[in-house]
Amino acid sequence: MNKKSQLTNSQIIQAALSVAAEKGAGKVTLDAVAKAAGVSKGGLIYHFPSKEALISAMVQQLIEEAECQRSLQERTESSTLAAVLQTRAHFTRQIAGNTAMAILAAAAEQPALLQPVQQHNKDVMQQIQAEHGNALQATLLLLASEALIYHDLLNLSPFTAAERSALEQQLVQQARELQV
Amino acid sequence: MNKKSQLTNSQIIQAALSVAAEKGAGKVTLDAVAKAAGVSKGGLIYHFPSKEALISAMVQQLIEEAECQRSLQERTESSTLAAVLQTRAHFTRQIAGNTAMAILAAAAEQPALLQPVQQHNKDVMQQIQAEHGNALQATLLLLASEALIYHDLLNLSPFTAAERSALEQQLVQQARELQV
DNA sequence: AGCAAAAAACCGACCAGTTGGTACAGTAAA
DNA sequence: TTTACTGTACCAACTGGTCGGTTTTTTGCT
Repeated sequence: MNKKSQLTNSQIIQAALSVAAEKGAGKVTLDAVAKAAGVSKGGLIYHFPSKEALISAMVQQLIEEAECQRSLQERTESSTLAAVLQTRAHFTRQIAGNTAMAILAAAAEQPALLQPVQQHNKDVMQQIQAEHGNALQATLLLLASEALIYHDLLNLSPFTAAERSALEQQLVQQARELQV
Repeated sequence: MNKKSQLTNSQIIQAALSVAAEKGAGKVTLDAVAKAAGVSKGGLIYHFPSKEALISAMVQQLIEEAECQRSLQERTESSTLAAVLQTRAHFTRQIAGNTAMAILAAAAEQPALLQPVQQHNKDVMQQIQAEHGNALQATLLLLASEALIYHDLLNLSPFTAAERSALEQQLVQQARELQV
């Protein structure tokens, strides 16, 4: 696994994500991904010996990206909760299109592939509950923010872009005001 | 469309829901549904001329069921919000297994099929916001409750059953205390 | 009520296209 | 020589959907 290989590896994952975003979760086929990545099918299989491995890698990639962005926000926010909410407010608009369908693809294919996401969510939840005296209100804010993400995920948002944006800001605001 | 036909019709939908629940969203195939419903493939197609029509009917069924259960709760609750939260607390445990994967199947197949769900959500949201002076807190509670549902939907819940149950009760409690 | 014709409900073999995955000969670079 | 592929041909399984035919139910008429 040298640099070239790593590069191809991430090219394939990116291609898979964009296929999911552009053609829908149901259209993430090996052929489509190979074509989008500019790789032969044989090459794809060389890197990811099965579709399951590919989707698993996609999920992993999403988690790492989210974690990275959050740790950036944590430098300027007073609490983990505020950092998470602030990150999500940005995160959503930037790459939700990609991530949404990818996660959906994983879920439909094999729900077990989402287990890393669950673990990640659990960690965040526990850290935030430990951080705040008023655990209930903190949990509430976190859950509300998650609901907004799920709305994007399934294209189910009942809000206009403006409402949505205002709501996100209000969530962050409330998180900042919450006693730590 | 006589009684027999209507019966078969609903048998097929129920079968489709249970296939989705038991084998996962990705396994909702016409053959599987037909077999589960005790009908031939031809018979299935007679009732639902395409898979899209079938899934659309599934979604419709879910919405109607949810609406029905909620209107029951509204008799004993002080506000729509409290009724919705209370309904969801029950709803989830009873038929979430079925509904979850069904909605997922629809989403993966063709996101547009979830539009009725979006409309339904929008209606509920607007009614509740209109009902409450403190629209933000009401929205927060509603969103948090939705997040719990989405957790089930994707098997992503970070809570134990007990935590989850307690949380649901706290949501209902807060909704009741909220000024109307 | 009884009965034939028509319509609705249903069957299941079959089809064409797609999918994940294999196999393998060859190639370019490190 | 190993690693990292390309390219293509191929396959078995599965998928949504068709189609001609059969059974069941309803209808119209006596």
